[in-house]
Amino acid sequence: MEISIKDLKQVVVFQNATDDDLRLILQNSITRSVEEGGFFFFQGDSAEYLYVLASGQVKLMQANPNGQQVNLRTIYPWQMFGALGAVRAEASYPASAQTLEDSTALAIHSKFLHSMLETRPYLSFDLMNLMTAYIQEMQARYRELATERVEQRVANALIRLAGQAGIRSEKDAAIELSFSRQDVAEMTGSTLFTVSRLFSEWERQGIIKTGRERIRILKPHELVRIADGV
Amino acid sequence: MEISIKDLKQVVVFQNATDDDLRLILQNSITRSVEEGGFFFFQGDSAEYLYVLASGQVKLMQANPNGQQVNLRTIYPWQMFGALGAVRAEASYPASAQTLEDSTALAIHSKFLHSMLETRPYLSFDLMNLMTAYIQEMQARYRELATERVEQRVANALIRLAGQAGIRSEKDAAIELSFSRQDVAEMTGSTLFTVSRLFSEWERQGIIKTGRERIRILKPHELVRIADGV
DNA sequence: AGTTGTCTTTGCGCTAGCGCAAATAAGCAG
DNA sequence: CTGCTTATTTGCGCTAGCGCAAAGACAACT
Repeated sequence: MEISIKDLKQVVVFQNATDDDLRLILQNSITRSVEEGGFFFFQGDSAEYLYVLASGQVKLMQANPNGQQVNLRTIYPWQMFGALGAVRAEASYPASAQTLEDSTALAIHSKFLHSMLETRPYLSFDLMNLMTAYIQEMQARYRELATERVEQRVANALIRLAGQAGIRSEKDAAIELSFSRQDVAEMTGSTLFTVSRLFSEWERQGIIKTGRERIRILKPHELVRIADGV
Repeated sequence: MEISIKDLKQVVVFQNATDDDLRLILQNSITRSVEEGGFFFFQGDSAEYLYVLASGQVKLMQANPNGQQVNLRTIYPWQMFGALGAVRAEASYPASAQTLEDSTALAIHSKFLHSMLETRPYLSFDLMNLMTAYIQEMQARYRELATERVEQRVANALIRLAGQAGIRSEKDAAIELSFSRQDVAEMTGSTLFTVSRLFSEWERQGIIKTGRERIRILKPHELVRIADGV
């Protein structure tokens, strides 16, 4: 897969970059492809690269010392990942990056990134803005986890996913998602079983329609009602 | 309370600022004092200022639609707060800032901050670094909340607090903390009752010694053991 | 069409931790 | 010293949600 300057303009953090800068970035990067289920990096690895996803899907997960893990977020094309480790000198990745399907990403050397940051003020600024948005999301999810019941958290997760990864089907107003029960459980700090039971219940109520690794949201407003705590 | 340029050098984000810049910052700021229990700002307020705490203690809290709240973090002198709202144009604060004791802070106008950011690359860069550190902490706490039991989370919170706010007593190696059971509960996504029960148990085991709004850690290593999941 | 591996469902039992209520203790003001 | 306020403790009951196990459903491959 060939990545062009034009492609890079879709990256939020590069929106203010000049063509020359983008060219420089391309010259100092390599393209890496990882097949479904593989890893771009593991939690704890020394952070040599910052990645920009070109195609596919990548999920960022963090494991605790016992190996139990949570899903921090899913990355879609032209989003960055690995930035946390890469912007700090000598840092390691705080999470692992596993592909959900065959994926290709541009890998930018951390050292090169650092040199860019020194001379390109807009880059720090845009990165900072990205980080603030991310902090807000994490704070909101943290609060959710601390104060809301599983039911509400799962409903919220579906709503959030519908916005990020949902495919709106043509005929009806339904929204299609491709996630396993396990995925949703890891996103909400719950378990595969509980999520399955919730889905069964919601399906009985006609709010969603499920299949293997598929969720089709029929009545989004009902989910919002559940998320708000009935 | 008079805040000087020398004081501002203790602020991590200003570590690379010139004296001239710091002087400019002081000129474009006001000093605000808030008595114990009062608020510097409320969640949802339009973010007019970024604050630098000069004295006292401030806790940042986020409430869900039902009013239930979580403690995001406690701010100590020469740390910034309100940055999340202030760096984004037209934003509002995602959390409330309540003082735990009489406090004074330097309030920097958001608009002035924006103009500084445009012409002072080091500022964006240092802010970005602050944000990345904060994201990592939030991710770790999120994972903790999702995968660890209350007992472990509370032990972890005490350890974290010991590092940030602990006062090491002279005679013995004990560490003093001033937080109520309610505070600890809000920090760990638990309840006042559960925390009280845990403290009672730990006190029986001689790990801590408690009083009204006081916790004295006698055996930190025991807490670490509990945090690691026995 | 059969085989295999993975995902999902559901019953069942269990417990961590919530939440109320009532008693107690500690600090503060007059 | 006394009363008032606020923090804390503890008993008690309860339930949301975990976790195991066994069975069923899908999808892909041969």
